[in-house]
Amino acid sequence: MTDEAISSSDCSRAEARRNQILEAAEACFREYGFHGASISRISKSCGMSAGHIYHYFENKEAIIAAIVANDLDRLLAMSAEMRNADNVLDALIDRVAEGVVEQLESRGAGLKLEIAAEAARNPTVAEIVRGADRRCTASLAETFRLARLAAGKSATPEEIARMVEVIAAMFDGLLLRRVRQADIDTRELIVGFQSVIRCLITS
Amino acid sequence: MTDEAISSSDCSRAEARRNQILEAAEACFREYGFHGASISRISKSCGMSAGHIYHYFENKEAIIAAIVANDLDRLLAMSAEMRNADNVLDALIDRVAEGVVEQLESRGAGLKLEIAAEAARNPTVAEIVRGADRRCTASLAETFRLARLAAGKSATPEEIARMVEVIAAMFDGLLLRRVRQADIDTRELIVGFQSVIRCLITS
DNA sequence: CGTTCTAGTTTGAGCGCTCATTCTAAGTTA
DNA sequence: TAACTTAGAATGAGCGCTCAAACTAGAACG
Repeated sequence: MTDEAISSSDCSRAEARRNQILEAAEACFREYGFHGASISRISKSCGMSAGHIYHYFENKEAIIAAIVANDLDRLLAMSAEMRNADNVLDALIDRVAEGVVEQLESRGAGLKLEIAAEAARNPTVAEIVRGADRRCTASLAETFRLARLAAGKSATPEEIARMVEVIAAMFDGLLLRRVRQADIDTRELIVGFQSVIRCLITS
Repeated sequence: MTDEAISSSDCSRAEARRNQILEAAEACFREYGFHGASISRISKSCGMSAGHIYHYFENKEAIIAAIVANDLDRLLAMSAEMRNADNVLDALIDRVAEGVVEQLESRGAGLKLEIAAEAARNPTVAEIVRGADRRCTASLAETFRLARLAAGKSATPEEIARMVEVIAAMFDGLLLRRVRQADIDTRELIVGFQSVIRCLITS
């Protein structure tokens, strides 16, 4: 219930400090998990005292929530730009490669997994995650609808929803594959993903 | 370095106690996460004193390792039986439904996610997880090889490996979909999964 | 039969430590 | 001076884990 508006005089400085904390916290959470990363560890990592962090965040959960929200905003931004393309199907197939690489890239992937695990038991985090997913899948659905129409196929809401769910599962699954299989052949995986998507849209 | 052989007289009693601890720990880990679940909480949950747990497990990590190994053994058992069927392709498509339901079922799913997140930063857990995955995907690969041959298609190791990775990603992804989307239409998802698998095998 | 001995089982207090969080007080800036 | 910023010690709670003592039940003995 502490107000978020920290300062009247110098807002940018406070904003910078907040980001500094978030960046350090993100690194710690990735390395130790949400519960394994302590405030003192975070404070050391961002070069300020433990108590000082509480000037910018009400508690540890607020830091977690901020990071989750940040991370999902990035995801949303990426998914949003996909719709604005000339040839939707080609653009879609092209973006698959980027998408696969992005999901397998270690920096973000570990954190996303951590967030999901936390969401499975923390209602606050679950709500944030679900909100982002709703917007993300809606965007994906519209892209698929356009792709189906461009391919001269039917595009009932049921068909689209089904496709979205399958594709979403595939991409989300990459986060786990990264952990479960040490040496993934990214290029082969991209080929596989592309053929599945092509098959879904043109059949 | 404490020896695992606890008793000479009554081994089954010790085994029962171990399982009692594991069951309680599993529930706690699911609810609070590996780091959020304390020994004292686990001890309360299985109705014995905190200290007593250390007669059966060297430390908390050993409990985690045991649960991870248990859980993955169950997974392996399920995947192993899939190969022994008359019509491989039909059997495969049929099992998809079971597989999807199994992955979405809440009891096991939360724990698997927790395990994956832990594996992302705990090398001991990662090694267990990867070992299980290797055996699991090998089994899946053989099933796919037979299915492709039955369908009169080529089955080069590369093709098979690619299919396995895509399918594995899809199923692993369900663990995340469960969290990210509150109300999944399981039946629609099964239809979608089946059509993708059919498409992969017969093209 | 009852008693003592013995060895495994179980307890719970408590160790040293770290946790999230609060608070005081000093430093900085304007 | 007055307001803001920062540090870091202090707090009480809870952590993983240890250990000495209490309990239990069956074997050995008289």
